Amino acid sequence: MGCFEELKERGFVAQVTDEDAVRRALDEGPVTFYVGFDPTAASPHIGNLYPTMVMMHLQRHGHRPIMVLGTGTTMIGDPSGKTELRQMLSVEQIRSNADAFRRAMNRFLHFEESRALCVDNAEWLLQLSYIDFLRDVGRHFSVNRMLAAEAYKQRLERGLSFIEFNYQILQAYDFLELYRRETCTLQIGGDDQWGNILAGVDLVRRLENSTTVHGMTTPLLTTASGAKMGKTADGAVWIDPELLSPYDFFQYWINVDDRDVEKLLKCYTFLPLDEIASLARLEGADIRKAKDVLAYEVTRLVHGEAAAEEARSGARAAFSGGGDVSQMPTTSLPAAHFSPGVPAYELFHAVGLAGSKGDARRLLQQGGGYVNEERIEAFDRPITGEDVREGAILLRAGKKKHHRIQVEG
RNA sequence: GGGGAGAUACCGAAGCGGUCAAACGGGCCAGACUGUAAAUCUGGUGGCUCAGCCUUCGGAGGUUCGAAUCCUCCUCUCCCCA
Repeated sequence: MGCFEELKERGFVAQVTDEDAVRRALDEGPVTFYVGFDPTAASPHIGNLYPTMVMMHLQRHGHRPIMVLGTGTTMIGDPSGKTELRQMLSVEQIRSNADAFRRAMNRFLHFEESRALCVDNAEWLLQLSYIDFLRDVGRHFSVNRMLAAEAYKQRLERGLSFIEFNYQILQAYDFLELYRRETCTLQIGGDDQWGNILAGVDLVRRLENSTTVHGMTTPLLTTASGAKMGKTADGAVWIDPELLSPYDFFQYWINVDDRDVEKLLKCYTFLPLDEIASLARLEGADIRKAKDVLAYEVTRLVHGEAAAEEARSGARAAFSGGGDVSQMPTTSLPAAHFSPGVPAYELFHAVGLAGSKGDARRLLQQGGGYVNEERIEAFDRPITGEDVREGAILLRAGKKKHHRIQVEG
C-alpha cells in the first residue's frame, strides 16, 4: 500500500488540494512537508500528537518533516474556529512553551542528519518590514475572499480584530519562506487550518510560479459523543508527564468510548491495519482488550516502554487484581499521621482524590469513598493504623480514582 | 469621536432592593445498573472549624438597616453612526 493510501486508510486525510498529485508525489520520492504547531500551552497534548503521527508515518516512508514552531504567529493568535479573541500570551510564555514543544518532539521524530527539521517562524516573521511585506505579500490577499471564508464567519458576527485578521497572511508567508529555504512543497494541518493552508499554497504558486505545492488537512478528531478529542473536564490530555502522569494518561485511553476504539487505534498507534481490524471485531466486555492495547501502545509511544508497563501494571492492580500495587498513584505518609487517626474526608482531600474538603465530604456522604475496598459510611470516619494493610492504605473515590498511601515507619 | 446594549458560578443563561451561595439547561462528580464502555434513573456540584460561619454576581467607591439588583467612576466586549 502506498504511503498516501495508508494515511487515508488510517483516517488522516480530510481535504487535499489535489489528491492525485499528492499521492503521486508521496509515492515517487522524498517530499519535504511541514506542520505548524502553535505553542499556546506549556506542553503539547494529544491533539498535537495527531498531526505528529502523520509526520511520523511520512518520515518512515522517507519523507522529510519540518516542524514549524509558530512562535511568531502565536503572538498574533489564530482566530480560525474560535468564538472570541484568545487571550494574548506573553512573549516569554510563548518562548518557554515553544521549548517544551521542541523537547517533546524529539521523542517522535528523528532530527539527526536533517532527516527532519525544527524551525521557528519568529526567525523570519519578526524581521519583516511592514511596508515591504504589504507590497510584496499583502497585495495578493483579497479581503473579500478572506471575509467569505468559513473560518471567519463565526468571528464576523462577534467581532474580529485586525491583528487576528493578519494571522492567515503570516501563515501563508511561512509556507512561502519554507518553500524558498527548504523546497518544502506540502503543508499539512488540522481541518480548521484549511483556509490558512490554501492561502499559503496560493501565495507560493503565485510568487514562485510553482505548481508543485500542495496542502492537506486531517479531520477534526471528535469523540463519539461529539466532544473535541483530548479534552477532559480537568483539562487537556498532556504529553508532559509532569502535567499528566503516565498512569492517568494510560487511564484516559482505557476510558474512551467503545465506538472510538478502532478509529483511535488507527491514528494513534502503528499497529498493522489487519491487527487493528481483528481488535475491532471484539464485542462486549472484550472491547476492553482492545482498549488495553490502545492505552499501552500510545503510552509507550509517548512515555516509553517502561512507563507504559508501569502504568498498565498499576491499572491492573487498581482495577482487576494482579499487577503491581506500587505502580498505582501513591503518596507516602508517616505512620504517626494515623495515630490517633485522621478523618477520612481530610485524607481524601490531602491525597488529591477530592478538590476541597467540602468536595471530599460530599463524596463520602454520597457513598463514593472506600478504604481498602470497603465503603466509608461516615464522612469523618477516622482512618487509623488499623486500616493499614501490608504497609499501605488503599483509598478509592468513585469507581475509577484509586490512591494508595504508603505508610512509612 | 457620537449613540445604544452588555459583563452573573466550568459553559450557556435567569435574576432587577431583602425569602440569593443565586432558577433553568449543558458539562462534571457520586449512587443504582454495568464491562474502568454507552444509555437510563437518582442525588450532588463556592470555601470552611458545616443545622453555623465566611467569600462570590467585570473592578473601585457610594446610597441603604440590607445590593447580583440603585448611583458614580474605571476596565473590557458587542451593535449602529463617523
